[in-house]
Order: sequence, then structure tokens, then C-alpha cells
Amino acid sequence: MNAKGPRIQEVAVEAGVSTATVSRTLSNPDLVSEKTREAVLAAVEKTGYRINRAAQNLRKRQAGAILVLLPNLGNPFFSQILSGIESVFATSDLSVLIADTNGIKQDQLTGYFRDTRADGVILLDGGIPRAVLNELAQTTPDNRIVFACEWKPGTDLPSVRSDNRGGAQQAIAHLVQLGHSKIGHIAGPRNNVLTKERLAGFEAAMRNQGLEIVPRWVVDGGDFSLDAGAQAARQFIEMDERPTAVFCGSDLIAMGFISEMHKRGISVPNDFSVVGFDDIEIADRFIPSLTTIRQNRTQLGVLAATTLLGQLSGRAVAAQDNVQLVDVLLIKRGSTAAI
Amino acid sequence: MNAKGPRIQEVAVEAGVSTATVSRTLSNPDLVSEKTREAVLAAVEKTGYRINRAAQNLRKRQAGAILVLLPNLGNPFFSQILSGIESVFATSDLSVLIADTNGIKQDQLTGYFRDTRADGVILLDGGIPRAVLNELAQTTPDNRIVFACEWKPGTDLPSVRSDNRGGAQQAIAHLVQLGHSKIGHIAGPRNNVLTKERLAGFEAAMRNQGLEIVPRWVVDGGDFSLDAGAQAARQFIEMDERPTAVFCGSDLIAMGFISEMHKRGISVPNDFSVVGFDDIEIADRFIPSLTTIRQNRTQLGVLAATTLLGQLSGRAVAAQDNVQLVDVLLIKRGSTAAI
DNA sequence: TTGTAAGCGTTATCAA
DNA sequence: TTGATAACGCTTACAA
Repeated sequence: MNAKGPRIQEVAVEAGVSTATVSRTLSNPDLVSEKTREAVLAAVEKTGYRINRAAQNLRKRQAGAILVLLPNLGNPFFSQILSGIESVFATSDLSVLIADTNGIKQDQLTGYFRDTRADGVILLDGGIPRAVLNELAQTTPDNRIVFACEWKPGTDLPSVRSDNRGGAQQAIAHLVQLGHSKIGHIAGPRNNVLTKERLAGFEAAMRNQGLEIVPRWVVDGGDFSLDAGAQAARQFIEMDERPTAVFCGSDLIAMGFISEMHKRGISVPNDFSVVGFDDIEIADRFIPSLTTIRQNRTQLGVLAATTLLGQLSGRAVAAQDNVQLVDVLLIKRGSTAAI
Repeated sequence: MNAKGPRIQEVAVEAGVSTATVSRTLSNPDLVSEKTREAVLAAVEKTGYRINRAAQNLRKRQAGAILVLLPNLGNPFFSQILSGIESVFATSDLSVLIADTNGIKQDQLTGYFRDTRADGVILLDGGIPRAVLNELAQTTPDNRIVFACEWKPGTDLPSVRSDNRGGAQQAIAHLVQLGHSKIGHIAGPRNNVLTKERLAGFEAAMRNQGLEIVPRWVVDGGDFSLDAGAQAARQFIEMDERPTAVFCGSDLIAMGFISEMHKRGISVPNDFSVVGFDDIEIADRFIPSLTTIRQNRTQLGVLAATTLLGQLSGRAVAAQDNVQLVDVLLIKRGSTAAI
């Protein structure tokens, strides 16, 4: 900012007190007598005083901001989590910084901390290199890093996540209930932690139901995209024997799959039952509407933000709260049918 | 930040120069002899020095950040513009702050400036109250506000926008080419500036083509959502005489419309041709795939960011560049067909 | 080309 | 409960 308004000194003069008292009134009103407090507040009002954040941050040795690191800002899935995060910090006086890990270089990334640009970080990217994470952790002694949605196995940083395994199991249970026993899975990106959890949930559920896991029917999506689903559909089409149902690692995969099948004249749910994961907005209006596992993205964001806010105010995360699991919900729609 | 690294003084000692020289080396390398520059850089490397942004900002009387105000962070449309913005600032040393105007109160909003939290603003929300905008403009003498995507009529702030009228005209021309003459329009939210432009484009195109604008066929969507489209579909179904094609104010409206029509046994494109606006990711995989007007959202963000960055470095926006129009593109797909 | 030193606008310590 | 005052870590005249 260029246009500079009144400074604390002017307020002090106006109120007939010292700058220290003005400062106290604004940050620790209890330390000040009611009379002075009123006088100061009136002077603030009259002068239109606004605190200078840079000065405050310098003096308090803080950044006054938290950083949200996303793997892909253009992905609506992440931006909805971001929305939840933002809603929490909107009422604090911390600013929310964002950065996309997509194009970012390693040293830039850790620079965010060493630069004193952020007092804490919310990581939406479980794929962050361990070296970077280590450096982040080093420069933030009190563990001011929280994972949301994704996380990094082998680290003990607090994280907020959906019940991915449970979701997969609900999906399979639903398909079994509809009479399916030949069930496939289209996974997400191979090294993604969500992919692994959902796959593990799928396998556990299949075993529990006494169903055979056919390796050819468990295909690698490569990523969570529409194209991944379309690609998988082509693989299934070429098989001699196909499953009657597939559980997909994401809604986009599911929609890409259905869309490609449709092009080839194969109908969902008549020829194939399909379950997605996420419940993105369009799922309800897709043709057919998509049966899926709903993740509460806003809540993921809100919880992560609340956790970080707690840490910043000195509250340590209790050991049993280190992993906060958010329930998911099976939403039955038109893409699944009895066999 | 708590963990405090080396300060500029330590680097100076290490390099055997004054703090002023270190500062100069880092921000104005040209003012320093090559020999000293190398010594300083080596000292920076050795000590692991990182600048303290708060101190720098205080001294330079700046915020070191720009603010992006979005009407709805959860909306993928906006977050993709945000992605473009972020990519530009990632290489500057300005941070990108975000705030959602959705829940924000007026005084909080202007507070972002008076607080010296941001050196400039990119506004994605044309619906911002004029009072707020005025106050923003007052506290930012050099017009460090840029509109992206939406804008506020009657203000002369720089803006970057898609060619909404042109897009509407392309849509109508396409439908006419397919033999349609009974064409309706499902508009977006009534007071939205994009809605008005697209409606104006629709009307102009219809007149140019010598076609009648049937008032009943121009319906108010209320917003840009799927539900708005579904709601409009119900209205059309009840009509005695219907158009053979509709141009929609957004892809979501178009998909909601198609989805609802499908439920009622009315087929797109056989019974209805539908054109959307935006070309969101799913448009290509929707069933039927959606003919639409593609907006380059990333470019909108990039241009807005570049414009603001220019203003922050003192370059005024040339009068003829005050409105930067980004071309849109008709994407022909499966939701439109010859009559 | 480099160094000295005076702030930038707060907050926190200490004393009153 | 309040006030003086010394930092916080950097940049930038001005001087050398």
C-alpha cells in the first residue's frame, strides 16, 4: 500500500494516551481500563486507523499468513477444500496464501517458510517430495504443517482425511447387494495415497464378501481424470470376459468410463454398474446419474484449518487426533442396477 | 515464523561488507561490483540467509501481496482463473492472497486495503457493491484494481474479459447454419454482467439473422447452475410451442437442461439442440457431448495478473487497453444437430 | 562503489 | 493501569 492512513501515534494523540495503550486496547483490551478503552476506540473510529500488518508482523516475528499448497488449483476438487479452509481463516486475522505445487520448484517451496511468508502450511498434496517435507518440518519446530485430503505415509504430521477404505467397502457392499459378484476396479494414479487406500478397501471388501479378485479387472487409471476412465473402458471392451460392475477411484474416472462405453454402444447401468468416488456436483445430473461415495470436501478444509489454527495458538494436537477421519456416504443413483 | 534464521547482519559479517551492500546485492545487483557480489552471494549461500518479508515490507511501505477476491471459491470456473493468476505471481515475489466475497462483510473487504494487507486486487466479482468499490478505489490512488472475467459497468477500472457477445453470436450462427430458426435462450443470473452481455449478443444475432425473438423462449435462469437449467427445462416442457434449439448462459445450465429433458423422455440433440457457454472439462464427456463456447479461463487470469503487475511497477494502463477482450471459440459437439 | 545511520509502525519490557 | 523506550530486520538517503 502506498496511501498511508493514520498511524498508532496519531490515535494515541487523539485519545490522549500513549501508543502502548492504544496497542494494548486493540490486542489486549482487558489490560486497559474501561474509560481509556472507550477513549481509544473512539479515537480509532475518528481517525479511521487501521493497523499496519507489516509492522505488526515484524515486531511479533510472525508472517501473519498461512499457506495452502495445492497440487492443482484448477481442479475443482481441491478448490472446494480450499473454500472450507478460507472460511475458517476469514474470521481470524491471518491471511490465506495459496501456491500451486504443480509448477513450483523445491527450493521455492521451502522458501515460503524460510522467507517468513507463512506461519503454517496446509498441504493438499501427498506427493510432495520427502526432502522438501523434511526441510519444511525443520524450519517449523512446532509442526505447523497439516495435511488435508491427501497425506504422506511414514510421517507423523497431523492429517485430515476421508474414510477412503470405508468408502470403497460401502461401494462394494452396495454392488453385492444388487447381485454383482464379478466386480472390477479402476484405480487412480498408481503412487497416490488415496489410490492405495481405496484399492486396499476394495480388496478387503471383496475378500470379506468371499468374492474373487480378478487381476485383469483391476486396472490402473494413471490419474483421476475423465481420460483415465475412457482409457480403462477401452481395456475392458477388449476383454473376453468382463465384470458386471466397476468401482472407480473418482467420479471423473467413472464418467469417462461411462461416456466411452456409451460411445461403443454399451449401456450403464444395463450392461455395467458403475460406482464413482467424490460426489462432484455434476454427478447428480450426469446421464445416467452417478452412484458414488460422497466426500465432504468443505469439512476436510474446515477441519484442517481448525487444526492448524489450534497449533498456531499453541495447542498441541492430541495423539489420538493426529489422524482425523471424515465419514463418507454412499449415494445411490442411476449408474448402478440389479444384475 | 518462529524459527529465525540468520539476518542480513550475519551475512554482512560473513562477506566482510556492510548490511547495505548485502541489501543492494540482493535487490539491485547492478549497483555492486562483481567481486563483492560474489562474496555476498557466497555468504548468503553459506549462512542460508532468507530475507524477512515483514521487515522488507515495513521498510518499503508495501504489503508484498496481492489479493484475489472471488465470489465463490468452490466454483471451478473461478478457481481456474485463479490458477492463471497464481502462475504469474509465482515468479514474482508477491504473495497471492485469496478471499471469498461470499461470506465477507463490506468493512472487512475494504479492510484488506486499509490494513495494508495487499498492494493490489484482482476482482472476479462484478457484483461487488459500488460503495465498497469506491472505498477501494479511494484507498488505492493508482488504480491498483483489475477486473477479471466479470466487471462493473460504469467504472473505468481495467478489466480482462471474454468476448461474451461474440460468443453468443457464434452460438446462434451455428444453430442457424444447422437450420434452426426457433431459438430460445436460457440466461444466467438476472443482474450479472455476463448474463447481460450474452443476452445482448443473442438478441443482436437473432436480429441480424432476421429471426424472431420469442419472449417466452428467453427464460431467466436465476443463476449459472445445473438446477437453473433443469428448472428452465421444466418451463419449456409446459409450453405449447417450443423452440428447436436453446443457447444457454453456461455449460452447467445446458447440462442441467439436457439432464432434465432426458428424464422427461425428450432427447438432445434429436428433439432439441443445445449450446452451452464456458467449455468446462466435463463438456466433452457429457452424454451427449456438449457444443459450447470455449472461454480461455487461464488466459483471463494470466492477463489480469500481468496487467496488475504492470500497474504495480508503475506502468499505467494505456487507455485503449483498459478493456482487454479475450477471444472465445465455438466447439461443435454432439448436443447440436441439423433440424 | 561502499558504509553509516536513520527510520518504517508496531509491541513488549520495564518502571512508575 | 499506564507510559517511555528499545527492539523487530530491512532499505535508502547521504556521505565518504
